[in-house]
Amino acid sequence: MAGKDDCLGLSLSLRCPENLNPDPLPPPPPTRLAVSAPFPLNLLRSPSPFMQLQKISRTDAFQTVAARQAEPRAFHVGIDINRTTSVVGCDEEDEEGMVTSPNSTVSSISGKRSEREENDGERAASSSMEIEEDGGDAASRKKLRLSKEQAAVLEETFKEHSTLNPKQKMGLAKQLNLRPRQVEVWFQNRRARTKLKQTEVDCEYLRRCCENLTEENRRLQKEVNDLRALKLSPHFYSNMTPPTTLTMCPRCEHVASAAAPSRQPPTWAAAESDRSKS
DNA sequence: GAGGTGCAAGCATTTACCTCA
DNA sequence: GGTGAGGTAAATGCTTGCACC
Repeated sequence: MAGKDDCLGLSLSLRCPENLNPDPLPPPPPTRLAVSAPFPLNLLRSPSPFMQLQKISRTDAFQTVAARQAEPRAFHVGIDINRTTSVVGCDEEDEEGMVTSPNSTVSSISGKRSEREENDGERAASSSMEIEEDGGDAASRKKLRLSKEQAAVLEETFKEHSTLNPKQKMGLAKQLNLRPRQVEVWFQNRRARTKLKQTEVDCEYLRRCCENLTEENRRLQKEVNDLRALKLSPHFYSNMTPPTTLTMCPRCEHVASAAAPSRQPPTWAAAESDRSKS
């Protein structure tokens, strides 16, 4: 794209008229996510409201009973969801090998899918425990809300890197007493939220750019009209030097200027006439 | 080297559940 | 207590990149 412009020797700069605007539009915070835009936007990741969560040291996480009591949402069904999953098994061998549910119809399309199915198996086991404690409702998938501490740690990790390699995922899952799949899903959803937020910011930025350009266009149109009106007025040429005439050599396309058409011919024209004479 | 295949990872979209006003 | 809106964990399907044959 840019290369084409370079070839033509053109430099079209589509500037947002921030400098024209008394209230300049701050460039959007840059992002690491690829958001296609018609011109380069400054796209660094915006500080997210999710990142304003209270910072809790990792060693302190999960340790205070008070913190657990302060966050009853994580235990909405009267069961510590994390403990439930940990009972099911979050051991390193189990995580990738996982428990295969007798209920899961394993028609593995891909490894990823098979992992999911295995996780489903684990989930089935997990929910079966809930069934035991809840006393029924087998088919419903329980929504497992992460605790504040877990979310905070995940958030901190996300700040460092928005994607995880398998080792990091395992480590984090172990640290947070979650299944690796949960960590994976959380990061996926978190990336989606970031992207959505950034898209909103970009949209707003482009909208204001459009407004500014419209205003600028209106201003320039007005200027053109004013100049036209001025040109038509009888006094326009009275104090004016004659317009410069540009003449181009048809052969070499050299452009020469002359103050007035009736004066000295351009140098290339003289050369041409010399050549024709000889 | 080109093409087919399997796998892993990520993304977009949707669903289901939970919380809160 | 019922209800709708909003938030979010999780499911599903698709795409892409890579390794291997």
